[in-house]
Amino acid sequence: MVTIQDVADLAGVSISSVSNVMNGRTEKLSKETFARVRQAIEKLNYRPNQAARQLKTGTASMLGLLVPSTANPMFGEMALHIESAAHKDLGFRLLLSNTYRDQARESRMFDDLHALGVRGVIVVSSQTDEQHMTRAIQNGMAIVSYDRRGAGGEGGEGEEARSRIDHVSPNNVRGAEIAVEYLIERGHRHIALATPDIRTISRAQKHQGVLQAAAASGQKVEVSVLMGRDEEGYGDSQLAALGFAIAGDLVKMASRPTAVVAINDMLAFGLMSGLASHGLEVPRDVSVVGMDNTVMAGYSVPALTCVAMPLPEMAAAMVGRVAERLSTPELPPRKCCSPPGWCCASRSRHLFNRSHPWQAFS
Amino acid sequence: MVTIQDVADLAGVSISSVSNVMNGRTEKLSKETFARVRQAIEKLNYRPNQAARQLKTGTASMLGLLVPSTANPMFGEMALHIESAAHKDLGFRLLLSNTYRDQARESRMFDDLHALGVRGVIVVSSQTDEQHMTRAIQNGMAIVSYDRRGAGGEGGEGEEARSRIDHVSPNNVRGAEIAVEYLIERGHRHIALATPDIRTISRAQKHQGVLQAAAASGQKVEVSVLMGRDEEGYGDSQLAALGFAIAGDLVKMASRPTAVVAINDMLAFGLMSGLASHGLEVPRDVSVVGMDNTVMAGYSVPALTCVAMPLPEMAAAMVGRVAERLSTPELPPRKCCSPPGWCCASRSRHLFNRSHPWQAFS
DNA sequence: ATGAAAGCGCTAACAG
DNA sequence: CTGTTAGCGCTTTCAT
Repeated sequence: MVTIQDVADLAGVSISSVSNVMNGRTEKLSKETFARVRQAIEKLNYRPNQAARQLKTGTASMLGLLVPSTANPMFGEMALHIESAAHKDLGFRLLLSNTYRDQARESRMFDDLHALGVRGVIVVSSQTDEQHMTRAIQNGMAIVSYDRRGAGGEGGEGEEARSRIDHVSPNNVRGAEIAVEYLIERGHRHIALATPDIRTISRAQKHQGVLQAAAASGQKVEVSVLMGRDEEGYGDSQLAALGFAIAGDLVKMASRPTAVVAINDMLAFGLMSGLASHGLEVPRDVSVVGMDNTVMAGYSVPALTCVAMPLPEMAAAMVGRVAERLSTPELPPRKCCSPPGWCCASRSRHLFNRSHPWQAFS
Repeated sequence: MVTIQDVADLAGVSISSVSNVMNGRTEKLSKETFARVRQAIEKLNYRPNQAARQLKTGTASMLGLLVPSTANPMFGEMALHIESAAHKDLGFRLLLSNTYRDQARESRMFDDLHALGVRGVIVVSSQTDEQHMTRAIQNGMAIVSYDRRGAGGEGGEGEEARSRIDHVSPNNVRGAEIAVEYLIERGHRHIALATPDIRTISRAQKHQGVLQAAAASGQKVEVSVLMGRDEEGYGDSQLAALGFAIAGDLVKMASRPTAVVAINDMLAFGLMSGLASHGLEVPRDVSVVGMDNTVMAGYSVPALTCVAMPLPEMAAAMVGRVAERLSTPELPPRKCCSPPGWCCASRSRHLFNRSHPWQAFS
């Protein structure tokens, strides 16, 4: 292994100089020394031992990511964008953990991350119990959470400072509104929301959006909520299973909705599959709208109409916020919700106007 | 932060005793001391600083995983299984990197992993250039690769010892055979293989399997190969795009195959989508068989018939092999290919008889 | 502008 | 059986 000492020897300087070069403290070195050290580093392909650095500084050049399951394509895509952003913007690598929506696993991961020197964590969780996160924060960790408390509106300031967790969410309310507006425009007057439940905040927000859009339409629009039993399941495939089951419920309804908004793509896929199994054709017999716009949505049959969420932008916002809080821990916690314009109903991806990038937390 | 010294103080012993307890060296301690230390550890919720441990021992309690993109549901599932196995069997956390099938990214990740103290890496790569891996191995890393050189048969021994990389693969040849047998049984006499190309070993193996099964059937079976231009693309969605494009080629064929075997699920999804866009119905007009059996395959419309690969078992095999090589670096490199019985044509998951678990590398 | 030296928390001899 | 001690490679203060 190449150590700082090897570099120092080759360059004919002391290890402190090498350290200074590595950390960009240019003002402490003469031009020549700097160049000489640079060369030596180059020549030996020196990579500082992160363990040693970490032992000294206390923080690792890694970020933690907790998702329910990367088998859910939505979280797979999420992991992709977060990993890319973390590496590109921060030079951090990503420690991934699948929590299976299990509190104990989540908790253990936080402990492990702490022991590993990781201080920045991004969490996609549906746990209502936050105490493991509160503990982590007391241990000096910076946590950004996805889609847990994002406000429907502009993103509030300063409340619940007790727990210094930042939140980034898609605009669930506006997203649901867009879905319903889209359907009403196309003549639908009985619209259902398909969801495991409406206990989580994001689901409640989507529900709210559906109701608001129906009310605001000036039309008589009936709204139903199709809930499944929230089956436990492996790798988040239960969301699709749930959609499948909901389709079974739907066909039995006396007054059947003509369109369904699913709270996410996985659920929508299951729903479409279930509808097909009952001989119903999408969109002839029932229309379906998903929320997420995963890659797969473009390749289902028929292609799934989605409300798209600005995933890469949200990923970058989360990574950026972790970095901010890492360097300025006393920052008041904030919520940040993608602006309404960043949701859109579409059957194809990349429809956002990305020429004016969304500036989260600014 | 709770240090080993804090525990030692509380237990009234020296830090070595605590260290011994932590590392299970029970023979070096009296029962009482052990218990007392255990209690102190418990009470303080002590977690040894991994950076310090690593600095001393040279290896981190982390594994590296390189995949082209977790946006591809196949790799998302893969990451899930590998992460679970690594944590369950080894207590290791997982460092994830999306390589976008890019040599430079892959190479950089290996350097970073090394600097981070990671010594075990699992790679899903299509890079033909192996020099970054060879270098990593010289640096003491243990590498297991997925689906690159697995033999069609039982898995050879000892060849190409030059590069100490272990290989785990699904049984591509047998898998393709099963797909074709399935189709021939159902009366198909013109079968196509849909693939980006047949340059990689795994694709060539699938091609071989298709040809073999056709020849062995005793029927006159025509075999076509539908290749796309291997478009570069974001997040592996190009595989679906490719399938979509191949569907366009297929409809134009004078003598059109009645069934298509896709080399993986993503390609199959794109293919089905493309066929639908040309007004062809699956399976009435064309049958499609995928290989992978991702969760999504169960929810496409119609549900995608797949040759299933034993993903959790392969994941466990890879993790296990990394661990073996980590403790015994001089092990000759081996290939390990899931046995024929572990492929099956199915429209539903979990069809394997898992009562006799597959013992890889044993 | 450069170097010497202290120590981050842990493991693993080795000494008692 | 238990404790003492020497580093692992790096950052950072403090001399020079």
